[in-house]
Parts: sequence; structure tokens; C-alpha cells
Amino acid sequence: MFEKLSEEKKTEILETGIAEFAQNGVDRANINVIAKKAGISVGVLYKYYTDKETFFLACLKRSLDVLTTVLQEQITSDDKLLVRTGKIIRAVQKTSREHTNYIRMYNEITSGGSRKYAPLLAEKIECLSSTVYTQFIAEAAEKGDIRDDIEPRMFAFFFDNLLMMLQFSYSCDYYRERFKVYCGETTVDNDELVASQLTKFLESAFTFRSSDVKHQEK
Amino acid sequence: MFEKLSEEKKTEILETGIAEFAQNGVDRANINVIAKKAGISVGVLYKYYTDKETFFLACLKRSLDVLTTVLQEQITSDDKLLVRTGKIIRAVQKTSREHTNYIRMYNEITSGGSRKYAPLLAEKIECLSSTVYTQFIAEAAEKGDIRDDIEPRMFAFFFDNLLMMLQFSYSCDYYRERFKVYCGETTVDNDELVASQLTKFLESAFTFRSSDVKHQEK
Amino acid sequence: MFEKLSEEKKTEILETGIAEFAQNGVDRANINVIAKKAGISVGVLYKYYTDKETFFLACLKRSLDVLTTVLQEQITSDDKLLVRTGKIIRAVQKTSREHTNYIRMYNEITSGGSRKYAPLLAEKIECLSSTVYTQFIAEAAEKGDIRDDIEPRMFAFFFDNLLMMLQFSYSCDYYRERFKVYCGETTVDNDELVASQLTKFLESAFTFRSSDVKHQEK
Amino acid sequence: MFEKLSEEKKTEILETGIAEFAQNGVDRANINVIAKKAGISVGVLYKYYTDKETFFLACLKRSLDVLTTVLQEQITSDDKLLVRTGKIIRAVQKTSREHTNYIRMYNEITSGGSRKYAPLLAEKIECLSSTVYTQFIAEAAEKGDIRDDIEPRMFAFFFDNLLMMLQFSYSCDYYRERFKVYCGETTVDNDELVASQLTKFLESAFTFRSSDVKHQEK
DNA sequence: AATGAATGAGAATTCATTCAT
DNA sequence: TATGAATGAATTCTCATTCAT
Repeated sequence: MFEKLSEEKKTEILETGIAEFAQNGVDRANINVIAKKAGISVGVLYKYYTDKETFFLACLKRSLDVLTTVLQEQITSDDKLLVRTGKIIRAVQKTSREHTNYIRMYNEITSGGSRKYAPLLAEKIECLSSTVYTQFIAEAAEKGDIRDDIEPRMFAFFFDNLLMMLQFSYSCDYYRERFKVYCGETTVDNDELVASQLTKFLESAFTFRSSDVKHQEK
Repeated sequence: MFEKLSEEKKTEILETGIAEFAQNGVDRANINVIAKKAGISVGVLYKYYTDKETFFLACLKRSLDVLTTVLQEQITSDDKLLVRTGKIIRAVQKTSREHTNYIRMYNEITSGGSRKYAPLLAEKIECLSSTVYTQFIAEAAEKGDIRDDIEPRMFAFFFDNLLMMLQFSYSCDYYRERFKVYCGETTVDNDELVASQLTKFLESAFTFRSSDVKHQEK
Repeated sequence: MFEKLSEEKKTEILETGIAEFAQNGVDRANINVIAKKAGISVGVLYKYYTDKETFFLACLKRSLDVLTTVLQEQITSDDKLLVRTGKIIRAVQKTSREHTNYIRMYNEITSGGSRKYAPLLAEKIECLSSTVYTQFIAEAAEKGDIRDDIEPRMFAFFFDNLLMMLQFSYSCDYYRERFKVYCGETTVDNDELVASQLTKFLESAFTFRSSDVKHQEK
Repeated sequence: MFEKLSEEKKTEILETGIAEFAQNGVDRANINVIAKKAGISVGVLYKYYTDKETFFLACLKRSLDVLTTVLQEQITSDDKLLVRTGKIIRAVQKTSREHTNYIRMYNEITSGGSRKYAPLLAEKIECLSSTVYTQFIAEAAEKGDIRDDIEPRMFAFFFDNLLMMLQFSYSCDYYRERFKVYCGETTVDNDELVASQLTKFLESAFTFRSSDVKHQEK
């Protein structure tokens, strides 16, 4: 398997698949078209991937692997919470611009009725970020850098929700339009503004002091 | 159009379509199956909707209309920001449980490659919530109930991002699994816990006082 | 199902399938070609038969049903054994000439590696003839019309083997050639000769008297 | 041709082909699989056999050659008719058990629509047995060992029909099931019983005396 | 106007055959 | 000369859409 296919060719095929799937969705993408665009015959494609689903999964895996690697790099940091947060946000922006299609692939599995195996692949990335975020939030809570009356896991969840939406807002058509509706045409391309605003939002979400509270629901 | 079809029949057809599309996605849903389940002939369906895409759009429109109406109700409130926030969160939870399929339809357009016209339909709901959220955040800022160093529009954007993710986390398979990965199996069904945690998160995001800042990135 | 398709059309489709399958074998026959020849679209064919195998089975069933009916008629006779034998042989010849394709379909399942369900369909015809032949041979044995030192079932088996080979020799290309090799070009079309010779052969096979035996294997 | 391929390798390739063709039928057998199982490349296979059909024919030829050789040995006998008949039957049983795949190959050409050249190959075996059987039946008739009112050629034909069916009944799935339906599960493995019963059947078919006839069709 | 049977273009997949290495 | 990766024509099957009744 893959003895003759060079690593580059292999990658090219997957990238072509990713581009098509990201563009049209799994169901509308056409295997014969992908093969042609990748400069190979359908036969080769079917030699390496038993069927369309399997090929899609391989494309998805590659996408998630790249994203996971990028995520790993972002995460490895000894900075304090807020510095780290800022870095992560900027990294998300960068990733979204550079790896649009990977993120669209990721987005592809978040909808789509009966796609069975795809979500399994995503477990890795979700587990990774959930573990990492939860842990550094818990650590920050211990150090007193962060309010301690929210469950770290849930905090991490809300945190990642914001990051995920940010990713999609840069990469996926629908979310991008919505982004514009909310923030205006220009803001979408003003990365620094968005980054600083979101950092502030998260900063205050993290550092609320209960002593300050005056108007709280019981 | 619809001269002969009673309002109830019309609704039944759309609801059947919504159920199928929500279940299987646009591409995998089968028009003939939908017609059969709705108790009509494909002929009728094609009389009123020129093609599958158009019918999907009609189903989507209905879904968004219902969600918009529900949203309107949630939004109309004179309560203070935090009370209102809590109410909205709970309303989102309720909606997610009661109108799963509508939300799945909404989710359906957030991905799905080349679906061209679908996003246009969603403008209404996005504009509505963006306007409303932006406005009440601006008002709160004026009253001093909220920090004033974040753009209301962006604030509203982050706010809605969290709500949208919450909706999907309750209604859509992939997001639901992710929800569990982050927060644990039981949390997913503990609406009160989730609501209170998210309220806290938003509360502090909203009410940060710049005077308190000690550890901020420059 | 078949509400709109008239009985004649239904039959025409099956007969077209039978002709093609008989001509080319299951694997080489082409569903699109069959549909075209039958004057329908593939869609219709697939509406009534879930796949090629199922359609082949339906064609086979029809073939075997016709053959079974014909067999039934042949069998229903109160004649004495030998008279009956002669009638059956002539009936087999007639059937073979008139229903060549049905017999080829029958022949189709006698080879063909992994064809799974086809043989099940044939059980009916095999059971029928085995039961009938076995029974009338047993009766003849009781009456003393036939030697009684051969198991009726095995006798019936040998009897049917000869009839089956006769059928195939008239209907199937290979067997037909072989028939010529053995008996000469002209004999193949001289039904009366073949019938009388086979009758004689069977007659003596049936009526051997043990008292006559002089040179028998121990 | 075959300059480099050793005789053993050649044989191994053919035997592999025979096994696959016997198992799956010509159409369903896969050339690439056969090459792999034979431990050669498809390239080699196509060097020696121009196409699948040609290769199948070569496999068929080998099968028929082996069967012809075996047949030759069975036939070469100076025994009297009935002794010889018994020997042939037992030889057929033995061959059927030992060379199942060759017989299946043989069976493969008896059906299968448009296989054009295959039957030509079989002429040899059919001519051989027809000649031999016809001749020894004629001789027996001269000696008075056999009734003389049946054409030797037709006699030989009926005789071989029974042997052929016996072969298939032991080797080919469909015929085997039919064998069981007629004679019961256990008989199929009781070679001695079958041999003696068929011998008796043939014995009386051969030795009928016209003087005994009382109830004959005119 | 309603029906749903019929259509047939389109897509996935297979595998005999070729040919660069 | 041998290899087996690559080819792509051919085939099965699906389903959006049409249209005769």
C-alpha cells in the first residue's frame, strides 16, 4: 500500500479531497471529479480507500491531525492565563486564515445527520482541548488567577465554544456572514481588534470577584 | 399557490420535511419519502415547490420563523441585564429541547458547502438577535451595568456565540457528544446547573471593573 | 406494486430478462440492456426488483413455474409405467423445443459458483419430480411391473437424470453439440427416433427379471 | 511462450485459476486475485495468456486433459461389459471426489451463455468417450452380451448421460443438493450403494431380452 | 387539480488490461 | 523480462423530476 505513491502524491490526493469536501460537502462532492482534479484515476483512489466514506474519513483525519498539531503548539505555553488566552486567540485567527479547508472539514461533521464514523475521529481533538483547557483553568483557579466558583470543565467548555465559533466565523461561509452582520464588514478583517475584544471579554469572565457583586440573581 | 391546500396540510408537509431534513441532512433526505410520509403525492409537492432546494428553503424558513418568534418572546423583557440573561439562557434550553428539529435545520445551513440561498434566509434571525443583543448591551453600558470598554456589537456577538453553541449542544448529535466530553454525561441533563454556570460566566464577562485589574496583558 | 403495470407488461419484462439471462448468463447480462429491450426504463425495473439478483430470481421463478406446470401435466396420467414413460419423454422433447429459454434458465443455476438463492427456488421442481417419480416407480414395483431390487428413490434419480440430460441436450448449446457428437447431426432433429430409443432403454432398465440373470456381479 | 516459466509454476498457475474459476465461475473470478494467489504478477499472466477468456480456456483445457487421461485409464479394460460398467462407475465416483475442481470446470462450460470457444475444447473428451462407449457397446451387442435393438451410439449417449450426471452430483453444489433430495442425505456418501444400484440399473438396461416383452408400446 | 408511475441522468464502484519502471 | 500500480470503460443502482391519466 502506498509503496509507489509518494508521500507528496498521497498528500495531494487528500488535499484535493479536502478542498472538494470543504467546498461542496461530503454528499455533493464527486469522487470522479476529485480523482481527476488530483490527477489520478478513480481506480487508484479506490485502491487506497475502500469507498467514498472511507476516503472522506481519511481527509477528515488529516484535517483534524493538522488542527490538533497546531492546537498542541498553541497550548504549550507557560504564560499566565490571560497572556495565554491572547496567544490562543491569535493562533486561532491565524489557523483559520491559513487552514480554512481543515476547519471547514471540521465544521462538516458538526452537522450532517447520519454520518456515523466521522464524529469518532473528532473525539481526539475534543478530548485534547477539553483536557488542556480544563486543566489550565483549574490551575489558574488554584493560583487565585481566576474566580473559583465555576466548574473548570464548564468554564473550559464555554471558553472552547467561543474559540470554535471564532474559527468557524473566519472559515465557514455562513458563520462569516453572521460575523459581518454582528460586527460589520471591516471588523472581520481587523484581527487585532477582534483579538483584543475577545481577550477582554474572556478576561473579565475569568476574573470576576465575588466581593464586587452587587446585583446578582440569587 | 396553496389555494387548495389548507393551512394545516401546508404545515404538516413542512414539518415532515423538517423532520426528514433534520434527521438525514438535505442531501440524504428523499423527496419521495417525504411526500409519502406527509400523505401527499410528489406531484403536489412539486406543484408548490419548484425543486428540492426550494422545498428545503421553505422548511428552513419555517424553522427560522418559529425560532425567531420564540426569540422575540425571550427578548421582550424589561428586566435588568443579568436577570434577562438568565431568562434567555433558560429559554434557549427550553427551545432546544422542544424544537430540536428546528435547531437542527438551523444547524444544517451553518455547514453544507454550496448551499447558496439558505444563508440569506437566516439573515433575519441573525439581524434580529444581533440588533436586540447589541442594543440591550449598549443600554446596559450607558446605565453603567456593564463594562464600557467593549464594543456592544462584539459583546453581542460573543454573547450570541455562546447561546448558539448552547442550542446546538442540546440539539445536534455532534455538539451533544462534545458537550458530554467537556462536562460529563450527567451535566447534559442538568439544565439548572448549566444555566447557573453560564449565567455566572456571562455575569463576570459583563461586569468586569477596570479598577480591579491587576494582572492584565499590556 | 404493479398496479399500473399490466400483467402483459410484467410478463414481457420477465420474458426479456429470461431471454437475456438465457443467452448471456446472469453475470454478462446487462440490466440497462434488458430494460431497453423490454421498452422500459431502468427505474421501473428497480422499482419492482430491488437489485439484479432479485430480478434474476424472479425470472428464474417464472421459468421454473412454467416448467413445473408443464411437468405437472405430463405426470398426471393413469397409464401404465411404460406408456407413461413414453409420454413423459415426448413431453420433455416438446417442452425443450417450445421453452428453450426456461430450460436454459434452469441450466443456468446448475453451474455458477456462488449463486446463493437460486438453488433454493429449484427445490420445488426437484422435490416435485423426485416425489412423483419415486412414487410411481414404487407403485409399479408393487404391481410387479418393474424390478423390485432397486430403491425406488434411486431409480427415480437415474430416471430424472436421463430426462434432465435430454432437456439440456435439446436446449443448451453445449449439451446440444455433445448430443450431435454422440448421435449424429440428424438424430438431434429426429424426435421420434430418440423417444423410442430412450423408451426402450428405460423399458429394459425397469423390467429386468432377476430369473434371467446369468452374468451378474456378485 | 513459457520459456522461462518452469513446468511446475505453469501448473501451479493453472491450478490456481482452476480453483478460483471452479469456486466462483468465470465471470466472478478475479484475474488479479488469481495472480496473487498463484504468487505471480498479473503481467506474467497476461504475457502468457492474452486475456481472461484465453486463460480460462487454458485452465479448462488442463481440466479436460486430466479428466481425459483418467477416463482413458478407466476405459482400458478387457473385462466384460458389466464388470467394466461397474469399474467405470466406481472410477467416476473416485474421480469426482479427487478432482472436484476439474469437474466443476467441465460443468462450467455446460451452461454459461455465450462462452464461445470453451465448447470446442470439450470436443476431445466428448469424442473420446462417445467413441469408446459406442464401440464397446457395439462389441457387446455383437457378442450377444447386450440387447441389439438399440443404436449403440444412442445407448452410449444414455450411458454417458448417467455418468455425467453422477459426476456432477458428486462435485457440483446444485447437483449435489438435488442428489440429496432424491436419495437422502446419507446415500450421497455411501458410494458402494450408489455404485451397485446404478450398476443394476444399467445392467438391466443393457440386457433386456425381447422375448420377455409382454407389455411394450408398439 | 392531484396522482404516482415512469424517466434517465448521474454517481459509486469494479476489474480486465496496460505499460512505465 | 517481470512487476504491480495505474487506468478508465463499463455496470449497477438512486432519486429528483416529469407528465399521462
